[in-house]
Amino acid sequence: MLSFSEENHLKSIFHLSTDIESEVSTNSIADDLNTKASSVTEMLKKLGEKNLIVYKKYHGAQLTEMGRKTALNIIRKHRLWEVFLVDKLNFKWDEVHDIAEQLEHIQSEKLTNELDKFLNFPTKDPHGDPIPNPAGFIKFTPKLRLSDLNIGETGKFIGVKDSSSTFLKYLDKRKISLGSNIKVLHQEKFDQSLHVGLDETNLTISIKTASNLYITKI
Amino acid sequence: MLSFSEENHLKSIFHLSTDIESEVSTNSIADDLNTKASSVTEMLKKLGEKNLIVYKKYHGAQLTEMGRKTALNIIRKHRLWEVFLVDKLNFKWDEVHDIAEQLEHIQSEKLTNELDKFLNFPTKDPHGDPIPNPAGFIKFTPKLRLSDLNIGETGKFIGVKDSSSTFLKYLDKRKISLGSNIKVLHQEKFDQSLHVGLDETNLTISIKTASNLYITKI
DNA sequence: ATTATTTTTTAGGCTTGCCTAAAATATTTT
DNA sequence: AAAATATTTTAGGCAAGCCTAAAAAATAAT
Repeated sequence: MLSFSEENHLKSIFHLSTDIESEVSTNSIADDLNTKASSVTEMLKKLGEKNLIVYKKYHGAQLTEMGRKTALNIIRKHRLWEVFLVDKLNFKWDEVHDIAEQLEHIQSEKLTNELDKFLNFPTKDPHGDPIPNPAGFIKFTPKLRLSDLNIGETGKFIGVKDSSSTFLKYLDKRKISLGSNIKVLHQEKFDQSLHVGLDETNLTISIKTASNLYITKI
Repeated sequence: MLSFSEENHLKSIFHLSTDIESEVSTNSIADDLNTKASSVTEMLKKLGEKNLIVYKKYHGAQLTEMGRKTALNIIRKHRLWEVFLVDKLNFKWDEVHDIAEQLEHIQSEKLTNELDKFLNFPTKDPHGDPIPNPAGFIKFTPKLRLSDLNIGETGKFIGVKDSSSTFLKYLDKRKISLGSNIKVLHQEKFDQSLHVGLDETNLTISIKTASNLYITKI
């Protein structure tokens, strides 16, 4: 059984891995978890001994198959709880992260699987992120952003890159919600901001906003 | 914000207090929490400094109003989660305790209250124990046991004293479930065992079993 | 009312997970 | 390729929460 801290380190390494081969640096983990590099080093040693990561001094960490499965199980729980909070308990998508950070550490396979069933086997969390299955399989969709579209193209909004509560609340205010179709009408030369069509209305969004919206071409 | 251990000690003191005045001994807490007396002493000092208990060396602990409210909030969460597990996720009443021990520490007032609403404001947990309201008010029912009844009297089964999984499974096997009416037909002189009527059938139960069944006279 | 027993506290130690500061290694710059 | 910079590790410390063993206090027995 792993401690909360061990679980959090594994999760962090998973999130910071761009691909299965990539080595995650000590500092990046420390940043992500708001701790110091020296604390991370200690933990990497321990996770290495437990065969959850491959740790080579001065060269960062890499999840083993077992570490990856463990991380994905925690992420599975995190995302299922988020769905629960939004679908069943009237939470908004910007309110669920911190509570799910706590709930993801609850240990009970039966609980996780019953929750999954109760929620009708959801495939995405409220931010559009995929939910791993019990075996630790996760379906990634290619990460195209709204800012990658050319003028005239339309994208379906399927996820956020930045899932901070601030950004999510801003999207609510602009009525940009998951599933919306967004057409790029024009790009401003001056600041690269985009004029887009959303439902019946037009609006202007900054390039920064656009690059935080994941879409699929339509 | 309290640690899990602090919360567990408060809960233990609450459960071990027979009345509001009673002082709970160091050893009884240690037994209850499967720790050692010396560990409890340390914790009592700390909880005393935080004004959650009144702690007098060599004379045990007593919850303050604030400590009592805190304990009841944890118990509220524990019992609400138990209801959730049984009512929504198909758990049996003997399977929920350990998971609720984990869930009771999740910090989010909104979560607790939304869960309460989602469950339709239950007043009892799956073992018949009352659920405190958000203000920390709890409704106790007088603790009469089946073994307190005289021959010929009938009681409605409303709760268990021993809520171990072993005992709960045994009750399932004998088809003794919350809400059943049980009539005491005869008591065996030899071993005090009771012959009782339950629904259409008669059965024999030991005095030990009978003394672990809470009832109300009917 | 002493003595014996039980209970509780104190003293000192251990592990986990964090920290800072200094040393070691890796990377980048010139 | 040496020097400068950045990153990572090591060394040593600290708090929380547990432990054992010894000392102190309370309770029970004679």
